[in-house]
Amino acid sequence: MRPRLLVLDEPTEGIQPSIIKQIGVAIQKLAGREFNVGSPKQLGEILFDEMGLSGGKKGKTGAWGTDSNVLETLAAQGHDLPARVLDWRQIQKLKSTYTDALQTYVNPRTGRIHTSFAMTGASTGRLASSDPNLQNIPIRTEEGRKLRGAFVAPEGSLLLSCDYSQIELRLLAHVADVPELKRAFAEGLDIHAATAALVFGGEAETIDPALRRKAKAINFGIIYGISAFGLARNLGIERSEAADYIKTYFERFPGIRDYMDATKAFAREHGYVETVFGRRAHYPEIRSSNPQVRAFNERAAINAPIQGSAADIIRRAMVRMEDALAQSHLSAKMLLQVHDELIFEAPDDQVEPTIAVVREIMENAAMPAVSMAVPLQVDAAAADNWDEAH
DNA sequence: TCGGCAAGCCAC
DNA sequence: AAACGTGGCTTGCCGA
Repeated sequence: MRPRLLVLDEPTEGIQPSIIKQIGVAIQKLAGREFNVGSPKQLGEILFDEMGLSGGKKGKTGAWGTDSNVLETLAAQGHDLPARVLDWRQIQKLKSTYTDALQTYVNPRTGRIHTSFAMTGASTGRLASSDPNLQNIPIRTEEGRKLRGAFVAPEGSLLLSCDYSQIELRLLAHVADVPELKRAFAEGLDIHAATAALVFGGEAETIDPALRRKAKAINFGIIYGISAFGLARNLGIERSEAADYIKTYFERFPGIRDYMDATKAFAREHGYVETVFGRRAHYPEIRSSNPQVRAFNERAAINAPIQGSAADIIRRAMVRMEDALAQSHLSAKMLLQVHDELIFEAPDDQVEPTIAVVREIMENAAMPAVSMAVPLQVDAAAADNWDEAH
């Protein structure tokens, strides 16, 4: 597929070099001396050796860790320097990686940014996007969303975003054959709220938001090959508490533990795992005598059938999409894939029928090879820029 | 000057 | 000691 046509309309307003310099000056003042704010090593020495703050940890190279978790903890204790560094890093990241870099990729002939997709870029079967990577455009913060909003449709067209809702959890429910999860998806429930209700008790409709957040973290953890340490780090809770959640979860969904154990055993025996379509991902090192290497490969082998099946499904949809649109006399162009999302450019008077065709193709993409035990659901939205279309 | 590695962080 | 899956990009740093 040739990725076509994404317009970066104009330089994003707001992120001026002077702002970054200004924060840098404030940081120097708080540090009491000059240093390179972009150097984690120097920052760690200032925070933990010179200022004597507690809570630092040294990594394998012997340098102090200064990632956002560390700095957020320090900032919450009332320290200004780490808080300002977090501001600085956020702006520096957005400007260097996106605002500045993306503009150099605008093709003078098309006026658009064209990415490259590697079809075998990921071991699970996902695509990988590079030069530039258009699969990691910011969306989670307000400042970041301004960058996404800079991707706009030409006059007379709209950008249409169609994404699979919770496709990996639906695949988990399918492959692990979990009756409660299958029922929750069939009934169209909020899956994280439903999980919280099943694990912690209560009704999905009235679940405490804090419990829903925990259930969401558990759901993601399960897909990634959960550990109590990882869940604790993610939720900012004690390992023992995280271990309790995991224990309760597996008691409630024994089919998922069975599935994970069976997947590990299969991978150990054969050296590979399979997606629901039979495509294989190889993990020969799962037999390593090094416990770390083995554990890492076990987590990857648990995740690969889920992530890889989702990749197979969206690829099947993409293969069928061009013909499906043409047969319906629709002139929408498929522009981009972001793992569970397809972005189209569609004439503004064709948006509704285009959504209908795209949804039909995406929601039935597993068929006829695989008949899913849970429905696939596609959410769609259109707007003149990618932020509002998402 | 170029390369590779480490740290950090953006996305799903 | 590390400790949740898949990627890519930027900066700092160091050595060829």
